[in-house]
Amino acid sequence: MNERYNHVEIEGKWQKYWEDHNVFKTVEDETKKKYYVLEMFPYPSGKLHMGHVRNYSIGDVIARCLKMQGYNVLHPMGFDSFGLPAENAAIQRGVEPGKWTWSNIAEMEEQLKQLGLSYDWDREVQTCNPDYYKWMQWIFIQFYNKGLAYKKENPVNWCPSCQTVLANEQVVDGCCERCKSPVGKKNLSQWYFKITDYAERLLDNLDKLDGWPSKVKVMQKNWIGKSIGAEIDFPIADTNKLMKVFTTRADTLFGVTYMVMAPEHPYVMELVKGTEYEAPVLEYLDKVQHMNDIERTSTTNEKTGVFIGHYAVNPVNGKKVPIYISDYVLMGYGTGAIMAVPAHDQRDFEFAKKFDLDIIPVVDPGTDEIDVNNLTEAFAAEGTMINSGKFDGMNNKEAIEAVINWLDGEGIGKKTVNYRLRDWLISRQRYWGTPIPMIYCEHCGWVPEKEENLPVLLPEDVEFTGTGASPLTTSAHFADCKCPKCGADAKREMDTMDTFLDSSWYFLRYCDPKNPNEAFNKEKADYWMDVDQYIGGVEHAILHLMYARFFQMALYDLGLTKFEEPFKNLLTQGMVNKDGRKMSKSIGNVVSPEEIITKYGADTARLFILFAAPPERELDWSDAGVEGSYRFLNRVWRLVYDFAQNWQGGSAPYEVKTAADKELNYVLNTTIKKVTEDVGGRFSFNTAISSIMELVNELYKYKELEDANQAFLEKAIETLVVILSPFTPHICEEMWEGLGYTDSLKDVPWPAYDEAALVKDTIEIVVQINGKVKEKLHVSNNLSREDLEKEALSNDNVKALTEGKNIVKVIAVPNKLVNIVIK
RNA sequence: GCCGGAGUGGCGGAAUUGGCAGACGCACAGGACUUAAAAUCCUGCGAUCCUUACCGAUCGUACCGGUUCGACCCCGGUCUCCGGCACCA
Repeated sequence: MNERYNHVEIEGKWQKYWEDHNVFKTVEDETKKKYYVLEMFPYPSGKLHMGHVRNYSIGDVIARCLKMQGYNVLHPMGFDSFGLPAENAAIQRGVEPGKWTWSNIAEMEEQLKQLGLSYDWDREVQTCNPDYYKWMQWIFIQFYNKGLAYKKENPVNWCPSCQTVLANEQVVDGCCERCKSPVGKKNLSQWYFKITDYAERLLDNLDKLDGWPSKVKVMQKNWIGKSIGAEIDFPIADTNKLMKVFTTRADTLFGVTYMVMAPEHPYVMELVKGTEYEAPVLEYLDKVQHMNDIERTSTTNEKTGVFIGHYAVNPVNGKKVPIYISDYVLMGYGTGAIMAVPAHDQRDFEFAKKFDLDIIPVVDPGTDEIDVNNLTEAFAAEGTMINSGKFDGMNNKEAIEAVINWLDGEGIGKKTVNYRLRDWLISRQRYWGTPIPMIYCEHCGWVPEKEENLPVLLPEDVEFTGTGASPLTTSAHFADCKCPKCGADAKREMDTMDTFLDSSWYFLRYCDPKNPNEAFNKEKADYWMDVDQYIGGVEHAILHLMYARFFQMALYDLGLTKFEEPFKNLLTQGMVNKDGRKMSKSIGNVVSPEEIITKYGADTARLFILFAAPPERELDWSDAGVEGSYRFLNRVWRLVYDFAQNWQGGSAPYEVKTAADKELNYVLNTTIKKVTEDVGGRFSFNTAISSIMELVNELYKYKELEDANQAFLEKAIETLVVILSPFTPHICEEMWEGLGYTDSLKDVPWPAYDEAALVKDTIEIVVQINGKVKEKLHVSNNLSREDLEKEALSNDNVKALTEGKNIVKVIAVPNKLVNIVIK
């Protein structure tokens, strides 16, 4: 090894070594315990950013550490390589999406390799690869055959400027994520996945995911949005129709003073057709349809609506109440109609005030501060039932159950559960995605493509205009096919799949990435799954993580895997900022991994990013901090270099004799313990690194001692190199070689710590008087409570301080402290 | 509006089970080495006060209060910031 630390030379050398020697190749091995570490695979934009570096550094430390601890570790990488940017490149620069994507993938691979990440590259998966999307299509067909995929006409998000459909997640504050114009609605026939069938399981299983941050679980819970209530039938007077409503407040049934249907409710037109109400209703419908999402959902909006000329009959007391339509009732939730109780619902209250409708209180708060007969806002809290017939006097929370039971007995209502979660719209009018393998036949309807005809390949004779229908429609022959069922001429589906489908099962493909006959072999998947540790940004807390869970459950139901949940443990890493703000081109505060790797090396970049903050928290990039990490590596290098000159082989016998020996032995073993636990258990990489820094400081001190034990020191330095290696693998390989070893560090077993060395002969005990530290005692380890108390009270300083005072109580905690309470 | 999370020196952060608040690092200051600089090494570094100095005292983990021998940690309330959901009946 050289006297000077040359990161450029070393990193290139070891990256080549790892690749040439296939060091990170993984195979199934039933004799070993498996561990699956997975980082969310990137979209191949072409350039790595610091968020990637953080994500992959975390995963790599875990993977390398557990590998050394004897686990059979699966640590794969790939690319989520379908998606809009490739198509935009085609539109803007005329580059073929495939060409653009594959050259980006090559570039990103190169950069990932420069970080020295321990991936088994033989398992690389790219979602735009026909070998992959063939199985994506196969899975789609399995879902279709199981009734999980269906096509339906529905209003969808439509950007009038981009002339395309947008996913919900691409609508930000009611505007198009790309061009910022307000998003409208358009009726289109689209493919959906019945994720709502899994709502209850997706919700229930969250409780079993102990290894997930509660924050993510709460977010998913909110997103699923379960609410328990009742469905109640209100007959519509002078018709034979029933108006079904959903309510969570069955207790307020006696307070209903009007009813509301969503403007799109199918009954609306039937009820007003040919009446004097038809014209105003049509006018209102027109107004609502031209509103975009921001206007429609704004809570500050004044309530609007139209009376439709009909009345509903309250089944509980026969009272007739008017029916309105209003945009504050949504067709997509519940039954698309509500019973309105202005006294106890703020929205209904506002509507009632505006339209001068009755407000009847049915829950009495029981305080003087609120006068229920003269409300200024709806009273939504708990209280006692009034004006409610036989339910009067009951607590209203209890009345909910009682009213529902009564309704059920009368056959006019029942307990119901509603979810906010909607079915997953998966069609995209895009080119660069997996073609949906469905065929429309005039005789047979929608028929899935035959398995032997998969993959349905993306055609290349397409035009990219950026507007209108999918580019696939511009292909001369793509659409033409034969019906797989009857053989007649038929047409292919022209839409492609949402790319979130691709990323919903890639972790299964990694288990068996090259299989030409199956999406993945069950035995292999059962060996590797579930993912022991998944790591990625919290921005995927809802969509990706819920879609992947849904896929896993559906595949489980199809008998394709034995796990219902894909990710046992989840770590959501925080963002990498600069100067307290998100790194962004427009602010000009972007630090590129490339420049840092060139200047300081990947080891420094990895070390800094792991040391600067705990993984879940935001991290502020600091150039000075990077400098510090680089200094530390140089400090380690000099220490090892000095010893490498006269190395005895690190295995010479030694004895821990002197007090200094014992101290070093203590620090050495506590460091091993701390690093082992911090990396393997709590993912506290920052404290793991700081304890290694303490060990280095201790080694520097110790080596200056006249009676320093060389053999022991060598052993300690060797251990230092081993436990530092998961963080900074290149420099450690080089130092390891410098110490005369010829094997790669990944084959070196992780050091065990000596329990006996963790116990000091004498320890420091704090003596407090009334909870304030006044004295420190050095006593032998494990001194009993009584002896400790005696020791403390006989101390001169303590005696002086307690002189003439009344000792009320003495609390002695062995190996910790003594607290003397005086008066 | 509803649901989460966080608040500790000049800065990033540590304190893992209620037991020495500020580990480790950055920045800064002083010193050593050097013709000089860089690098390196050593020392100091929460605030206020006392003292020539050593020693020491008081305060201090967003704010107010509580429980406890003892609270950054537990409980009640308040403020601020961040995140999610949001006319979801």
